[in-house]
Formats: sequence, C-alpha cells, structure tokens
Amino acid sequence: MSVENTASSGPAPSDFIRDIVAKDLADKRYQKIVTRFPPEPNGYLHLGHAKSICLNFGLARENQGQCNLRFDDTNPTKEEVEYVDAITADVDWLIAGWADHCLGLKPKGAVPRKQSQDGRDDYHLPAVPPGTADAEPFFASDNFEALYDFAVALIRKGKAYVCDLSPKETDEYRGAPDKPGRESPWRNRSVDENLDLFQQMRAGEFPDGARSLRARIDMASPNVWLRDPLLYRIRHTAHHHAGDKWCIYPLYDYAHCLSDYIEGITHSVCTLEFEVHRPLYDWILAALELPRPLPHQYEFAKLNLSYTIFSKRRLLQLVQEKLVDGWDDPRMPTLSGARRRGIPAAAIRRLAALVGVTKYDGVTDVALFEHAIREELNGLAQRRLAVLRPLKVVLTNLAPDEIIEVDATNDPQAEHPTTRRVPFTREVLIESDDFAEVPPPKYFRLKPGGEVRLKYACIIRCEEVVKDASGTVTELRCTADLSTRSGGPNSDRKVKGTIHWVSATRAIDAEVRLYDRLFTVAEPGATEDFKQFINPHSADVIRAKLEPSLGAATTEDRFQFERIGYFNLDPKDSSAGRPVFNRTISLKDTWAKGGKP
RNA sequence: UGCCCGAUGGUGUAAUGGUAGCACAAGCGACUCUGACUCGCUUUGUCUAGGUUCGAGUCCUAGUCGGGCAGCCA
Repeated sequence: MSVENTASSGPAPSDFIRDIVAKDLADKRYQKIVTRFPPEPNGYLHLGHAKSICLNFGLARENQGQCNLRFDDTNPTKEEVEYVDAITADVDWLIAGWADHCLGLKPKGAVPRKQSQDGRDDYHLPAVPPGTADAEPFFASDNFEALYDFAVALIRKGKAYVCDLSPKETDEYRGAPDKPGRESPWRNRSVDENLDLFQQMRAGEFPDGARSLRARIDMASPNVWLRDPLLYRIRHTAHHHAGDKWCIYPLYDYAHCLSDYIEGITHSVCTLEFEVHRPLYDWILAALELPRPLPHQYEFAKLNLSYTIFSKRRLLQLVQEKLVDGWDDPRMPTLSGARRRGIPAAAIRRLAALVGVTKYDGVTDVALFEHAIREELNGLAQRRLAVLRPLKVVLTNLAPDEIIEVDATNDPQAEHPTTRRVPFTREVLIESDDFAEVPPPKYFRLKPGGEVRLKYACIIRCEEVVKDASGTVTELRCTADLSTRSGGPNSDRKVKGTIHWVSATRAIDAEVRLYDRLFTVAEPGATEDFKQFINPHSADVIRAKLEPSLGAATTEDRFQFERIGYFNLDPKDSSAGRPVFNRTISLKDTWAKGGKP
C-alpha cells in the first residue's frame, strides 16, 4: 500500500467521511468544502489531535477546500495563551509543505459581520485567501457578540429561556438516562422577561451559577442532551482572548455549531463521544432558521496507541510532577515532543494514513507508528558512524600517527549517493556488543582469532584480547588487512560481519539520550495508577563517541548512526561544542530480538 | 432493566449483494561493506443464532460483547 508523503500527492485515502464529502461535492450540495480543526487551548496537541488534523486538512487539500484553525475557547477558567501559541506552532509544523495552502485564517482582530440575507439576520466571517498578511486563527470567543445576538433570537422565538435553578437543582431536574427529567419552573417565562433577564446576566447583575440560559427542547427526551441543555453560564472571569468584556460564556454545544456556521464550515468532523450531541447541533441551527447552507457533523473514532497515554489530565500530571521534562519531552506523545525527538511531521501524517478513519474505537499498535517513523527517516537520514559503548581496538600494523581518510556513503537510498571522508587510525573504537570472547552460535561479529569488516575501511583480525585485573576486556589487538580496503584490490573479500567504528583519536564526544517507549505495558491508561508503568529505561543517557563530521550537525539534520538507529541534535539542550543527540528510534534488530540465542 | 454507536487474522483496515485483500506484527528464507533497507514465502480472520437471496462480511431480526451519553468541561 502506498502512502502519501510530503512531496507527492500519492493516491488519495478513502474512508466513510471522504465518501460523504465526495458525494456532497458530486451532488453540488456545497461548491467548496470547508472543514475546521477546533482545539481548546487548555493543553498541548498530541498524536490523537494529529489524526484529526490530518483528516480535516486532508479533506481540504484533496478537494481544493480549506480547513480553518479555530480555538474553541469558551471556558475562560481552563484556557491560556501559552496553549494558543503552542497549538498554533504545532499545527503549522504538522501541515507545513503539505496542506499549509489550505489553512483557513481570518484577518487579525476580525469578528463576524452582521448582515441580512433574505430578510433574515446573519453573521458571517469567511477566511482570508491563503498568504494574506496579518491573519490569525479563528477564535470562538471572537464570535461572542454574534452568539449573544443569536441567543436573543432564540429567546424571541420562545426556544430559549433564563432558568433560575442552581447547578445542583438543574442536575436533579435533568433525570437519568432511563428516567425522564422534570421541567424547570422557569421554563415558561415570557419572552420579555427572558430578554430582560438575559440582558441583566450579561450586565453582570447575578453571581456565578445563579441563572443560566437554556434551550427549550424536551425534558423527556431519551437523549439527555436534548433535556433543555444549557446555552450560557455566568462566569465572572476574564478571558485570555476576549479580555474582561464578558461575564457570561456560551457552552460548547451552543458555540460550536454556530461558530461552524459563521465560518461557513461544511463538514464538522469530530470524535465519537459527540455523537449524542449531534441532534442538539442540528436543533440549534434549525431553530435559528439561518439563511446560508448549514454545516453537518460527522464523527470518527479517535486514535488510541498502545504503550501511550493521551489523556490531557494525565499528560498534565506527568508534566507537573516532573516525571517528564515538560510538554516537549521527547518521550511525550505530544507534537512538540515528537518534533524535539526528531520525528518528521511526514511520519505522523504517514501514521494517520495507515490507521485510516472509521467508527471503530480500537487500539493501534505503536509499532505501526514506529514503522512509519523508520520508513520516513530511512529515506531522509544521513548515515554516520557513532559508537555508543566503546571498546578500544589497536591495529598493530598501522603506524601510530597514520591517518587514512576513507570514503563513507551519506545516503545509500539516494539515486546518486554522496560520500564524505572519515579518518581511520591505528586506534579505533568499536561497539562493545560487537565483540564476544565466547561467541554465541551464529555470531557474525568479532571474536578471538576472528575477522570482521570495519565498514568503509577494511577487514581486521582479532589477534589478542587484553583484560584488566578483574577479567574485563579493555582492549583488542588486531591486524588490519589493508588490501581489503574499500576500493582496494581485495575489497571484494567477504567476511560474515561488518561493524561500525570511530577513530579513537579523532572522534568527538557527545551526550546521547536513548529514548524508548515511556510505558512498559500496552495499555498504561487502563488503570488509574498509570505512573507505576513508566519505563525506567525510557531515557537512558550515555556518553558516546562520534565521527568528527557530526561536530557540524544542525538541529535540522536527521542522522542514522549506522547499525544503531536514527538520531537528531536536541534543539533545546545542545550548544556549540557540547552536542546532545536524541535517539529518535532504533533500527530494527532481528539479532537482538530473537536471532540471538 | 433508557438512548446512541460499534464488532473482519495478534493489531489497524479493505471488500458499497458476487474470488475475504492490504499494512503492521510474528515466523522462515534470499540479498547485504548497516543482523538495517529490499525481495520471496508462511501462520492467523468475517461475534452468535435465525432469516431474505441463486449467492451475505455486506441486507433484516434477535442475542452477545465492547464503547459513549446523566459537567454551568470540550
């Protein structure tokens, strides 16, 4: 199966939502499709959000449409600008070079304009053309004035009322899923009284929780969301975007469908838990008798990944209790964590394409994500030599000051691979795993009296094993067969094993962080005490030896340390002369897994 | 004994009444100056019971199992 990548547009994915969109377009129900990605700025974006971003922006780019970024910021007590900025950056990163031309923004500071169509009042705020200067994301809070007006219209139609029940009473009156609710005693107030009270709510005449605005629907509905749901609550709290203008704030169900409508959204795609809200979404829009085409809501299953948690609450807990190094800790499933870890945005898009879109709420094996990362990095990463746990090897037939510059391939997957020079010297370091005094069966690497090829250099033979007083191997004394040098007369000579190495005298030092899965169990979120499953080896830090060219690495580079894994320069903790490399992901290792007895 | 949604190999999915296919994972093998990549092969599947039909994973009915919904959260 081929999958979309950054450069080409590959075969378009197919799923039930794309089918609906295709049909709507074929039926000329809409002339242009407009989707939206509506995060609440109360946490960082994670891989679960990425699935939604890929779906919504994918829909837009595949149909020459647009996808608006909108902050669903109707709850001032939970939201912060820090999150707005982080989310904006994460979205930009994820869609860069792929769907950024579909990103729907509005003019900075703009709010919906009141207009009249067919004699009916309307509010509309379409996105600006891509590339327009001074554009910013949409904010539900920019719609507050329009939303207030729509609420007044609802009251005038007798479809909303001010209710004086306390939160606790409201709860009791609502009933239970299997028991009908009771009507509020305030349900049949006159329009004028409702209008007056609602205006007073806005003016700040009442304390928090004293009154609310409710839709007048059906207290006996089997769907509890239709039992006169709240539209507005009183909250004497300043808002991170709207300032201190408001003390009443709309609730999700009311704000969302209308924000969709105001922006001209055609397909409002959300996750499964909102399925039972859809009748309310439709009710509000229908009740207002709006002049323009209405948006429709469709639901899909959110992403669940094994060995991963996505719960905002728990992620926040990890951050606050310093179990991880912030929201962008490379082990976090956040987009900022993934970015810092060196995972390309295209790998995340690849994952989204691989998991597909359905209404089945399953758990995707994190191995699929790891596969997507390796697939992407394999074509992207420059090959380099690095030794994580060094063992000294002295090539006794080389002069102490001899430096042989060997050619090493940078990009074996490229059509026309390039090379670089790597210094090869009398003393080299090899991976301690690559020597075994007592080799297990089928061991291809170096052993006493055995031969192995040092990649890009030549074949060496282990003549002598040097140990310290405790019996630990400290050094290998080997001879190099320079006639087998790459490009040399006997370069074709085959040995079973080829290992990586660096020059002991020319290598540079670096801190290397060996990241691994954050949790040791497949479903860490299954119990409340998920913290006991944190992998103690999820961030092992070592000092490693790298080939000299790595001293010039930049944070944009992606490397494969040959035979080890993919690495990037940590963008946060690296400094000139003090490089810190992150292991994005290891190479597949069938030897370590099962080949090894 | 409420309402809504879902169920295809270990996992994620395709098949839109007509040969159950793909990817990941797992296993075996080939290749290899990366035990990587690549390539080949293999194991494993339509929740159950009825019904409609020439023909059902697909449509219908009932059941089972799983998920969601009773925030002035989103």
